[in-house]
Amino acid sequence: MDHSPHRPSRELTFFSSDDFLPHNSDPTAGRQHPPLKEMDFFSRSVDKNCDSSPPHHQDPDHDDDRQDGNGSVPPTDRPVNTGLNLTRVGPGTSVEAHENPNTELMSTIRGELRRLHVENRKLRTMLDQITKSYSQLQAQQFIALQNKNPMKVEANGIGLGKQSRDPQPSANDASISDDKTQSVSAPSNNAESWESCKSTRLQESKRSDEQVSDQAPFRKARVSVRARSEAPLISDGCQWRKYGQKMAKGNPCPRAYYRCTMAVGCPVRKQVQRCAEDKTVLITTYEGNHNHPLPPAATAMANTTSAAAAMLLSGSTSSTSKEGLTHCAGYMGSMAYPYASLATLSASAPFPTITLDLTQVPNGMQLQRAHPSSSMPVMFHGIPQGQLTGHPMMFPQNLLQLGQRLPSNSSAMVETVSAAIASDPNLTAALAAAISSIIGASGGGGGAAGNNTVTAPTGAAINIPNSAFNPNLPVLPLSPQLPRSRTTLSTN
DNA sequence: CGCCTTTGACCTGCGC
DNA sequence: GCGCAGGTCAAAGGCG
Repeated sequence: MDHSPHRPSRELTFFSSDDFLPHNSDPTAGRQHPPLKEMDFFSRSVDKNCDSSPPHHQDPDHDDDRQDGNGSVPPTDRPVNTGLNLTRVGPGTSVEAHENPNTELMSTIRGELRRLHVENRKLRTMLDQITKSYSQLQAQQFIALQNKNPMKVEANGIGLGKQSRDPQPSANDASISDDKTQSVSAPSNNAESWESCKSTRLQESKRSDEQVSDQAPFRKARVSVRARSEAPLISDGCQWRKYGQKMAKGNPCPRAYYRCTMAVGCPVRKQVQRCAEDKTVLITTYEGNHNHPLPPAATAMANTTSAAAAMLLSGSTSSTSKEGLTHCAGYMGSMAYPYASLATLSASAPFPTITLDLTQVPNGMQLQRAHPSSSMPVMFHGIPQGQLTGHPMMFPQNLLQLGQRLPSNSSAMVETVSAAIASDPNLTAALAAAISSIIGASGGGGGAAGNNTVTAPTGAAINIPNSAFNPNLPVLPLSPQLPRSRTTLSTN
């Protein structure tokens, strides 16, 4: 028999990491997708690979996409490579330029692009401010909690930067749950001392965490994923070892218990059980934080569940009652999967649990797809800053719709949206396509069906061809709940 | 031989 | 206190 969970032949593969990761390690990737580098709205390195750009236009801080724009070259001075050689004006064309009707159009386009640069910079600044404000609030919350119950908080190791019920420092925080505690506390680097007393602290931490488990702000979250699969397991990129199996009450199918074996002492566990009502539905519940680097595919899944758990915690910590049960068609539903009633928050369980229901997959959104870039309906963009290590997790259009509905105090929302805007190649491609669409529409070229619209903060609408998006994904209204931000994507 | 699954026993929390 | 259920442990055996 072969029940090894890491053997892919019997698993339902959610995604392939190479399908959506930025191919930073692939030197040819940039050549395969030049528009991504050429039209990164949120990077000041837009002209880095532009052959037609004079070298002196390059800004020294272009490499830092997330850096604030202080001291950088004003966007109006930067050429933008649209991929159509618009900035390349050959000798002797100055006279022709006045005679060529396209010159005026090009000038208009360039002006529009400059304006978009300014607006994007404003958006970045706003995101930075929101993130900063949230971090401050989080710190205040933690301080308040510590003052309220310092003994339990300390016993839980939170003050040392550990996870609830997770005694070891997290080398890779791109994982599941409890991200709030991580972001609040300073990271612990004392891995050796942890190793030396691991078992003892495991027990102590377990006990103390159980004591604190009813302390709402640091309850342990679980993320449950429902997916249709004939395979006994879903492939999430990690290696798992089965350590137990039990018959659960109310379900004729046994529940299997797995723990992550990618690193010694990794506390991440998952439960796999078939749905009693529909045995084709596989329910996988993740719990814990990885303490080791993850392969890209695993990171993607971990980020997915982590962001879900982070949102769950961010909501439950403040107001979720014990009996709370919330169907989040709006925010988790749109985040993890762009359909209604696909995400469920439950705080009635011993641990707050969020369920991502992937079983209601309409045609064209099957989990397994031939097109590589189409195989990630549940993924959204990763979260930087050490919590989630910035791998793609969700298509940005969904993400930005998510921002519209998330509670304002959700760091996951802020960070996710921020990360998506800043680094997501799909969004970049979409924006690049938007510009191309403008040019195409004005100049008679342009893409095919261009029915999507980007509305810039100034209100300017930019058509985005559907081809810029995943053709199998619905194009969603996209409007982050960022102050004064009116960036939207919509379809007509 | 190492790693895995299987499976019964054990531990713990919770409700009555 | 007792029983139940969920979760974990660890010995035994299988597989490559």
